Amino acid sequence: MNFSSLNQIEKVNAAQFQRDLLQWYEEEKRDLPWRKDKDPYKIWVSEIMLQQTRVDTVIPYFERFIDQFPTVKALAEAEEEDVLKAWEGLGYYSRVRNLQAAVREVHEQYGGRVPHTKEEISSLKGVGPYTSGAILSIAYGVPEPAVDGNVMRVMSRILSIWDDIAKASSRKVFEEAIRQLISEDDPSSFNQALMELGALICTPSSPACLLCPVREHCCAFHEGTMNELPVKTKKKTMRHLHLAAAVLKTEMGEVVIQKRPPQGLLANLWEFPNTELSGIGSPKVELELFLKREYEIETKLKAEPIAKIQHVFSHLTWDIDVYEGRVTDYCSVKENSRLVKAEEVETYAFSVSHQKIWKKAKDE
DNA sequence: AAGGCGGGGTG
DNA sequence: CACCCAGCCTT
Repeated sequence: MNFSSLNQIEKVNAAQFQRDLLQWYEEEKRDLPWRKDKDPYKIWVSEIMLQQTRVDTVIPYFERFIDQFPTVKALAEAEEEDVLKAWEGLGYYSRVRNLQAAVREVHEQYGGRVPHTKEEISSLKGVGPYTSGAILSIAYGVPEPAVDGNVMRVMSRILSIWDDIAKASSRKVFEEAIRQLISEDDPSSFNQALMELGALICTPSSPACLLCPVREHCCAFHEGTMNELPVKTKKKTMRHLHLAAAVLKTEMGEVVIQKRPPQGLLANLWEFPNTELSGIGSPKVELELFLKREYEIETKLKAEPIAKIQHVFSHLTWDIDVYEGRVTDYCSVKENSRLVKAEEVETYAFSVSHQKIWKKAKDE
């Protein structure tokens, strides 16, 4: 804990800060679908979707997801395949597996009622310090901090906090600051207002200080340091992987797909057979050896790839050479694979990279 | 404390 | 290109 930072709070008049912030929020807040009611389940779903994901991206997913799984009971009883399909393209897929596991626990252990104590709600899978604070404050009106990237950026400027927000330990500094500033009357609006301010005014680069409702409370504005805060160290370099993928079609218009393992990258999503290339042989030969080894099938791949696809993740890049081939008398031993009709491919949850592959291959 | 984990928007 | 986004989990 960096107590020197906390002393900065004396620079802010908490009551006046709350009034200025909350008045602005009441006038300027966006009309978002998860703000239509205070159903803890819907707040929960929205908060999981919003982790590392922009509001504009989440909105259509949230509408469809709530339409399809409107209650704790509905999501608890849903098939994982359907839930994953509803999440397709949103990324960080462990979020939705954890969400469904946690919703099932709420359904069974809490009679379908989302718990409202810090200890109980924090014990749910996928619910960390931010999300527990968000659900408690927004759905139940409990004055708990909900410190996300927005709040750290905004408060680093307001209070001139120079702790590195990339460090996990820094979150506690901001939580302690929020505890001293939060509105006890309306913690829901207070927390959401800070995030709204971070999204609309107090942006990472070029903050719109002249439009800011709390600029008179802002140390960085007075000191002219708003463009130097927050302090955030850089992240690591990216790995680069070269893959080859096969779109294998039968005479009957069927296609071979396989399911990824339940742990790790893109867990449980469907994809086309593919292998990481060592660079020893040509991509085509390495892919054929993979298909013979893993599938025990002989394939005739076209000599040239039908597409070369690059897909960038947050921590690595895939370069995929896509080959097409015919299979006859498909009878694979590979248990996580299956043969599906071409028209049904899109009913399975695919990662975006393999959606790109199918987009190229389906018309070939 | 550090790294894995998606995908898209922005300058 | 790099950085960022209503973070959490594992090691």
